[in-house]
Amino acid sequence: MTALNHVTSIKRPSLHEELTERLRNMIVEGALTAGEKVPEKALCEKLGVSRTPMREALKVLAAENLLTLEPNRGARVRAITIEDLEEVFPLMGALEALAGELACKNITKAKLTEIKKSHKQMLRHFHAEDLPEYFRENQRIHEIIIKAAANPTLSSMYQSLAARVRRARYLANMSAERWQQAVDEHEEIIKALEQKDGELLGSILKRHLENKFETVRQWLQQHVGEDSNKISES
Amino acid sequence: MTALNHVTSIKRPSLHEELTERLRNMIVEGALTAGEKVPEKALCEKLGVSRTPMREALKVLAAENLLTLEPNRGARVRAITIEDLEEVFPLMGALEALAGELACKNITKAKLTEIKKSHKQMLRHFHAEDLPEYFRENQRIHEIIIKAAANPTLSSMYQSLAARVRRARYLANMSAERWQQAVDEHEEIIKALEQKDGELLGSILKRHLENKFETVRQWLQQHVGEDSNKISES
DNA sequence: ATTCTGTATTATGAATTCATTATTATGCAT
DNA sequence: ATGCATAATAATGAATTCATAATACAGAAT
Repeated sequence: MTALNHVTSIKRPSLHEELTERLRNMIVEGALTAGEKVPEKALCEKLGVSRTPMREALKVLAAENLLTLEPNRGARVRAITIEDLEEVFPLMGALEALAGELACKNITKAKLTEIKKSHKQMLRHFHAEDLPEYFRENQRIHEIIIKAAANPTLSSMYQSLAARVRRARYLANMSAERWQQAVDEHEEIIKALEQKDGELLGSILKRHLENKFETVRQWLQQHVGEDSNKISES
Repeated sequence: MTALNHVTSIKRPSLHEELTERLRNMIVEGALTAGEKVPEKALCEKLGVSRTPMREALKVLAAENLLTLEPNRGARVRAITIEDLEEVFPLMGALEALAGELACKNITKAKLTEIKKSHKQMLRHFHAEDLPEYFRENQRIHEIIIKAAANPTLSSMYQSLAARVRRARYLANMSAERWQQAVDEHEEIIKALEQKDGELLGSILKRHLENKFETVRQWLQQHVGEDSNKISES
């Protein structure tokens, strides 16, 4: 028993959980093209599982609105439309605003420092014009704020919405001005967090997201019709 | 093809959908007591289905946070705790506020009339001190507002949150003053809707829900510990 | 050639079966 | 009796099988 003390207990997430996770990623990252039918059997063979856990996973993802299930006709990856964006962004705005307010009440010095560090990092990516890395860091900051709100339900709802529009967000390249604006808004966000002004932070976050939405919307509008609205991999 | 034009296609919801619906109701209405284990087999026998669709339904309900799934240990109805309320109510507040804003943009004369009619009905129940009927009518009004926001994702998220706390809301009896206050707030709500003042409506709805929350919270606090926090049927 | 119809194939829905992990029950030692 | 170890039982996880609905295909009729 001596050498085994720090061996952590085997946690074996059930197969269907791993599957949902895996499929979710595949959808968000575009490995499963939007609008396409998802043939159950093929997926099962590719991932080496039987149909039972696969179907359980599909049901869950359908509940998350990432898939649609047509009875007796299988699953289909939900394509992102402008209507979807118009539906999802205001919601994300409301949730971020709430998260901002709550975060101001709960945030610790440590977390604040973490955000500032992340922000500096993000600035570096901004000046290097490294969009992918910028996005990654950007997203991390927002995640820290959401987490700081200390409301798991809020987090999971936000994540679920974010997943639905993530591809579109990544793909919509920003103009130089818009990018600068986004960075400026982030400065404001951090200031509001430091001052713990929840209401202010809430409104900034909401506006920040509205601007982001406008960018994505314009991009999507330009690309409408091209390959039946689907958003393919980059 | 002439006589068949207005014949709507047969929609046969799959078994697992009916099941989720059914189980959701059972949970919300308290037929399945909170905190208790849900024995798969017994449920299957009671409802006359096999385990496959049942398990699919359980997965979906777990995704909706109505159940928790412990690996290899089955499902458990989530008990409502004060922490849950504190988590869910601010979220519902934010969603209602957003719904209010959106509703002001979209609401039709007809819907407004419907709400007013519902409100009058509700007043009657108020004066007759018929709490259950009052609640039912009350809920209808809020549902109309949410629907008027014309945002399906918003609706479904709100419904999902509402389901989680519904039992608690019903059970928490209001004091006379609180009840009067709630009715007054409803008057304000309708006024704001008529004036189509989205921001005002949003803030009223948020406040309205905060008051409701306070009522429920106090009630739950009194009943904590009694039968391990569980909320049984009335 | 095109459309329609009936058949074959395939995919999905649901039940059953098998395997593995928990839980309970039993027996033994203290 | 009480505590522990082991065996028996039950429950869950996952694969398989069976049934049914959808699709693809072929041939017939126009």
